[in-house]
Amino acid sequence: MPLVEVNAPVSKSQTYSRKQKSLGLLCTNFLKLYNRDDVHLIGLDNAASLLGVERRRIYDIVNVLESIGVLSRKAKNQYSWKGFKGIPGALEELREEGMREGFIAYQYHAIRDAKDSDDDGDDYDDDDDDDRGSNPNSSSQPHRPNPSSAPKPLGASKSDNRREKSLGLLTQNFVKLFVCSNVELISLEEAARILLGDGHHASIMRTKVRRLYDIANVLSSMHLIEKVHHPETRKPAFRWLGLKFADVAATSVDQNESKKRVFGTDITNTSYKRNKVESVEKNIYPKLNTQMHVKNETLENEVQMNVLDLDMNQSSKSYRFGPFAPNSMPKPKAIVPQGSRIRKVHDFESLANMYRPQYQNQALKDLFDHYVQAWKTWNVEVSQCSATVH
DNA sequence: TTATCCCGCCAAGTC
DNA sequence: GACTTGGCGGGATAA
Repeated sequence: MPLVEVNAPVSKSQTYSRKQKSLGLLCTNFLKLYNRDDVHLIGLDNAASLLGVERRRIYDIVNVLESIGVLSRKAKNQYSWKGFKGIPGALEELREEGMREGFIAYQYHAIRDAKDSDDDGDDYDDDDDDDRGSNPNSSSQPHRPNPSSAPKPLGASKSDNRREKSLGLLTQNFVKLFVCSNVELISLEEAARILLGDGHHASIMRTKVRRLYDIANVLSSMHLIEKVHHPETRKPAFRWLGLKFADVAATSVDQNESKKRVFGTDITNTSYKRNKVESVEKNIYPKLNTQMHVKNETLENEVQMNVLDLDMNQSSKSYRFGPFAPNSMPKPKAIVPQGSRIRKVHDFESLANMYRPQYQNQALKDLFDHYVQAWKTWNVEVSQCSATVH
């Protein structure tokens, strides 16, 4: 059951928009939130609530990020942040691993074979697929890389099977396709075919491509890859950018959202259910929506700083919210001059009062008050802690 | 029509 | 047993 039930009917003009909820944008905002020198630990619950999404979506992000060295799992619900500096090492490892596994030798054959092959994918049933996918030696593709990076222990079974299908491992194998070769462009369909091998049931392929879309969204938002169209076929494909633009992507805020959608970098992530509920944000903050996108970043940044940054020295990479605001956060409006970190708890209260929404739903009123109270408490604690430190 | 991918069910894994 | 993790595919939206 969702935390917030919005019972207000959705007007026809306020239809569900998938543009506002992409995984790529969620990743962008995740990075904006945590890509800071003073962030060391990340709690999944905290991330989900700050970003206004279900925890399930956070798993998608962290699995991909973990697989390329941006963070690593510490404990239940806890990840340690390594940042973009973790990527080069991870890529190098993947490259070496890919070399050992014969990705280079494989990819030329695979791509050529994939082009030559017809599309009948009904040679195997689903169960066969699973086993085949876990063991390259049993595949009809002699050079197909082992989907499991680690050597498979004897007696490997269900858990290994699950691991082999994990988003993280798929990410690593997808990346290997680029870093272990000089392949220029690759479509997701090709990638799926290479990683799975030919002769799979269409539904298996479709599922794999879906996951690759998820991965591509995240990698695109980090500017590790970019979506292009194949010059000949005009089919969508992906080009490897590597770390050329990744750092920029991590710190920049796109203030000029393109009207045309850019793969993996869409707008927001805040509504709960398609068709049923318009963005909760819009319901809660009907008048603020259009004006707070950029202006509010600074103050939201400040609010975040109270929590994330006990060091009063301004960080050069200070966190800034993206063009969306989490459901769980009040959305102040005033602009604070850069460098000003003075206003804290008392300001928060006045802002909360200023922007207290006119809910139709009593539950939402209560929820808003609950969050305001929680934030106040949190800020008081952080302020006290900060005072103690200094 | 095809490409894209959100969403949440539910099974496996962990505590 | 409760909670966490995450594979999976239906089906809706975007191009």
